[in-house]
Amino acid sequence: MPITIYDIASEAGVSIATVSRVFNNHPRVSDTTRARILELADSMGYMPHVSARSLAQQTTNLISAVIPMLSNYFFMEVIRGLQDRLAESEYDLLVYSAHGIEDVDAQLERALQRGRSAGVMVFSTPLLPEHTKRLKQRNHPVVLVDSFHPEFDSVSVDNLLGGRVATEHLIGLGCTRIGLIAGNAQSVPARDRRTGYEAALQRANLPIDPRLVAVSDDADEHGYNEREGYALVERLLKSGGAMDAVFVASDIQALGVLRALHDHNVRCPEDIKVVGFDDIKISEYVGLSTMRQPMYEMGRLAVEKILHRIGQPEHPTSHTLFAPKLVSRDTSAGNVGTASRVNGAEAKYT
Amino acid sequence: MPITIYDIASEAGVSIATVSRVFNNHPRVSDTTRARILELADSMGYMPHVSARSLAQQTTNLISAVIPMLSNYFFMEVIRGLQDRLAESEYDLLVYSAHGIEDVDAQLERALQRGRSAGVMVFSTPLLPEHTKRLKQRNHPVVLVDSFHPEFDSVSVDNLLGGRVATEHLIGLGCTRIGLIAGNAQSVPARDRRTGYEAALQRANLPIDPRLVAVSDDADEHGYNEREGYALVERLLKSGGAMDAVFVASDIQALGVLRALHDHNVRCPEDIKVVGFDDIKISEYVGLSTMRQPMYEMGRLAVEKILHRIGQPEHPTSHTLFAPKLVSRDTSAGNVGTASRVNGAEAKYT
DNA sequence: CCGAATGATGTAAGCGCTTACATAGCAGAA
DNA sequence: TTCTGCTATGTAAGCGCTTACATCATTCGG
Repeated sequence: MPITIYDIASEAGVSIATVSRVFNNHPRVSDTTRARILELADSMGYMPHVSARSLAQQTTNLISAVIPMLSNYFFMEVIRGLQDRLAESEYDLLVYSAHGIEDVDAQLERALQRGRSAGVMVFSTPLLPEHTKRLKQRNHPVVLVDSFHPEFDSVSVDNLLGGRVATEHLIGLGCTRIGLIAGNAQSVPARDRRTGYEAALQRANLPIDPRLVAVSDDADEHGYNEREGYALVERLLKSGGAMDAVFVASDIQALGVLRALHDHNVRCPEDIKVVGFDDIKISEYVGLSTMRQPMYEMGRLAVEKILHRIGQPEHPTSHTLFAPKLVSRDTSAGNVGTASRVNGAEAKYT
Repeated sequence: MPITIYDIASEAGVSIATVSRVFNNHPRVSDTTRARILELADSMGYMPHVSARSLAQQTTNLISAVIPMLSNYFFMEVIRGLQDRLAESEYDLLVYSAHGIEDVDAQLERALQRGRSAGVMVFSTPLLPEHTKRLKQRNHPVVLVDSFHPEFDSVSVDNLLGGRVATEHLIGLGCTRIGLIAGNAQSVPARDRRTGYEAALQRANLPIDPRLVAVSDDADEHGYNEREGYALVERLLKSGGAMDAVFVASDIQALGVLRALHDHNVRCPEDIKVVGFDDIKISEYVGLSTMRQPMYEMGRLAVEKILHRIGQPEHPTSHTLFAPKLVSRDTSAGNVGTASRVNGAEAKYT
């Protein structure tokens, strides 16, 4: 029923090879023939069949993104970057969203079906040795985003630095009893942020008080959700003794923290200052100080790298580490009223 | 290099047909043979080639989603629904994100490449007659989300009702000079919401004052962005005379509105009440009253419908219209202090 | 004990393309 | 004119599967 290359060929009085050449921009086709075939194809409504083409040339123009917790705000921005860069290429995007880390396995398996995608971008997931092996032996192009492995291209953020800068910011404001609300201990970024936090305290000769540290044991979303932020800060408030600031390893948790502080009648910059991590869009609206990750750029770069890898499978691997940037807003304001929130808005809207 | 069905067949001493039957769960294979082949395939690392399979059986297990303005918070929730339902099926998701309405055309074209996807879900895009024709003649399964066309399955929200309920809510609070900030006039949902607004005013015998109505002419994102909200409410404040409330056709614009009010020293529920539309996640955090759309459910249902359509191409089309639900928060509080924001938080976290 | 089911497997023809190789046609060199 | 070397096109062999049909071996009723 649907039109094939044969229909076009016989209608045009040429062989299918010629038709195929036209659609592959092969130079050895006369201009007149090319024009005639193109016109015919158009009027007959011909479209090449993607599977047939993929099979014959042993390629595919699909790229997979394997993403845990897709609905996370962090990924929204990253995906925007992905899409924008992808739109400039010939590739289409396949999205595999996993429910938590275990499910990544199954999704990765789907993404790796033979002939499925030309490359896979894996997000925020530490590669198990078994994954590594499988990816290596299939020799499938891979880029890691927000995670690291020496054998694969990667783009991520310097979480250790971020944790340090955030904490130093609080120290600089005169805080001495700084709490930490961290993501799941399984998560490498979460661990790095914690390490940065501890490093900052040590440099400043401040003690690391375990009563001021709360680590999420929620495996889902790495513990990055409002609920965890709410619960963990409550724990710190109860057990932690006096606390004058808290560094929260993700903005989404920080939102829960802010809410909890409010519910417990703790004033935010005055009694306890808060710095988050990510700079998701909502943060600007609630005046949350945070460490900004260049999410959009990370998305674009991930595509850039995977395309490069597809083109040059044997090229040496490359790792890009972005430095997160402190964005100081209301929740870490030195004095009430000096917050930069309104300024941010002015800058944005004028 | 990669293992094919032939390798398995010769290793197992059977024909490729038998191997193929095993992988297609064909009943006419003896248990012993099946077991042997499965084991062999596993140890040799065989995976069927998706393109070859697609080509041979003339099917594909991909479903496309064509989405304008993907990074919109509204779609995040919808996509979660999509993914969750899709995960229960055999299908993988292809995401085509368009930049504005014109680009939808190009993305739709990609999604419709022959053999590409088994079905297409088109989001928030009015179908042009030309699209309709193309979709019809290709006889490609389609479901419309957040838009309507009699000839295609659809799932959407009753925007007219929503606009009416939101406005009536404000009227019920005693407001009489209620402004409207609408999305782009090209957008059908935006128009419907406006119609609902006008209907409510008429029912209440309130005049429809054109100076209180601001329609976005930003084509991008249907005008649904903070910037537009900010600019449009400023316009109303200047030209509109006294205004005691405003119904904003999307939460994202409403955020801009709130910011503008703040910048202009207009107090929010006291001087001007605000009701948005969507109930994106951020709304709860800023205490924005709004009309909630069941985004997650819409996503799930969209998949449900497309799967159904793929299975039963000739089935009569079905249209589902969800009723949006008023969520009353701070920005439309009758008296300061009675806001439901904290209550919402309690309910959520306890 | 025979013919007909029935079940397990094999044979081979596609699915719609791409592409290496072959060929025909023609211009220019000799 | 004949030969050489292009260019434009055709031929046909895959790409890795699926599946209708054929084949062969059993099994079973009578």
